[in-house]
Amino acid sequence: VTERPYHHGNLRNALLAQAARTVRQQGADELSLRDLARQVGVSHSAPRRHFPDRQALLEALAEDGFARLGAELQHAVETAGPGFAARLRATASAYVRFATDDAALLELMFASKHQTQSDALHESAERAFSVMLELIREGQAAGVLEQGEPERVGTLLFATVQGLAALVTSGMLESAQLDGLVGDAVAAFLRANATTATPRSKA
Amino acid sequence: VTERPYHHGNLRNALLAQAARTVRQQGADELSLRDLARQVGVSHSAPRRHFPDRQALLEALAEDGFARLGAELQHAVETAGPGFAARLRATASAYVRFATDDAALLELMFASKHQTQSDALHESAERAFSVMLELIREGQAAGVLEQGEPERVGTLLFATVQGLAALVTSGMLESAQLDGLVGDAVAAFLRANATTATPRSKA
DNA sequence: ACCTGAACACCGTTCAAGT
DNA sequence: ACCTGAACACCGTTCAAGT
Repeated sequence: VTERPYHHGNLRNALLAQAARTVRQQGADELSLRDLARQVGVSHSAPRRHFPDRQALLEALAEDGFARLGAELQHAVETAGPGFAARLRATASAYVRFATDDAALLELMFASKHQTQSDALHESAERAFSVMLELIREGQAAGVLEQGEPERVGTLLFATVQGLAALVTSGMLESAQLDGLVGDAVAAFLRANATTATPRSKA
Repeated sequence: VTERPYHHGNLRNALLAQAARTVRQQGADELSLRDLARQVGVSHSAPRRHFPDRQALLEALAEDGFARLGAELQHAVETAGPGFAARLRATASAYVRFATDDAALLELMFASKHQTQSDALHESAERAFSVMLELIREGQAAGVLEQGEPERVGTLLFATVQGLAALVTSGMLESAQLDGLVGDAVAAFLRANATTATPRSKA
């Protein structure tokens, strides 16, 4: 909490924090390294020590994003009410909330530019998605979902949730409708992937 | 087919064609107006007559994209086999094909940057989506889909299809799996939104 | 180890001027 | 009506040099 927070050890963190703010508010396209350095009070070539180029900074942002996404999904699972459907709904809602609150960051996280994908980025993505895969396994163990690779079983629900977020981001859907649609999607998913046919069509 | 195709009337079209190529191959971020002018053989300020700024060019590309998307969806509906399910599957498949073949263009089309959204862009988008809305209405008229606003009834299927395309684009899904998943999504959609319960679970 | 400042090759945008 | 060329204010990246 000193007068000059950077110039010493936490320039990297200061850059990431400011960059995250800019990306959220203006999008990744608007992120200028020189501007960033200026805002943080450092010369335009100082960031280079921490991020060899622009792409490296973006990948670090994406990595942080996956870490935060994973934590939020985990928190949603843990605080959800009892019952598999409720847990699945809570997690899906947490996902769309993250996706719509930080649309530009999510875009960055999913950008296929990371061809030279650093292992760190890949691993942080895996960790985030593992929360959802674990939940699918839980549903299978509880006998509510059909058997099979969790990745495959969960694909359609994940796609739907991702698509709903995209529709909100692009302005085609009101975010007020989101929770209802997520609930519908989860319900349809549970019906479509049930192991045992339990057609209580009136409940 | 003369020696110098532009410098006269079709500079606008030449720019759009070359820009579409670049966007498809390298993404919209890599599109440079100066480079474009160079490739088309014109001074760097010539494009300004046709597109006041970079954003205007991108919007024109998006508009063309919607026109092409609409045409492809329409073609899919018209050449699909008989039966509502088949028509819906064909249209959804055409959509994901477009979305994955031209991912960067689709991103441009959906970009929320068009805040100052030109009416032309908005209208071309409406026209493209009207093909799908019309198909939903057809299903309602045939008694296969529940009543209600087509926009609302079709939302979840549209989100799923959009999400599937996003997963392929981001490398999380093999495009070989797409057709099967689209079929699953359409089947689940028809089951979830049927008017009359026809649970022939073995057919 | 970490940061600075000049330099290079690019941008998008503007504008007077050419035909 | 359509295009050119110089100019301006920005970029990302590089590199010798400072502490």
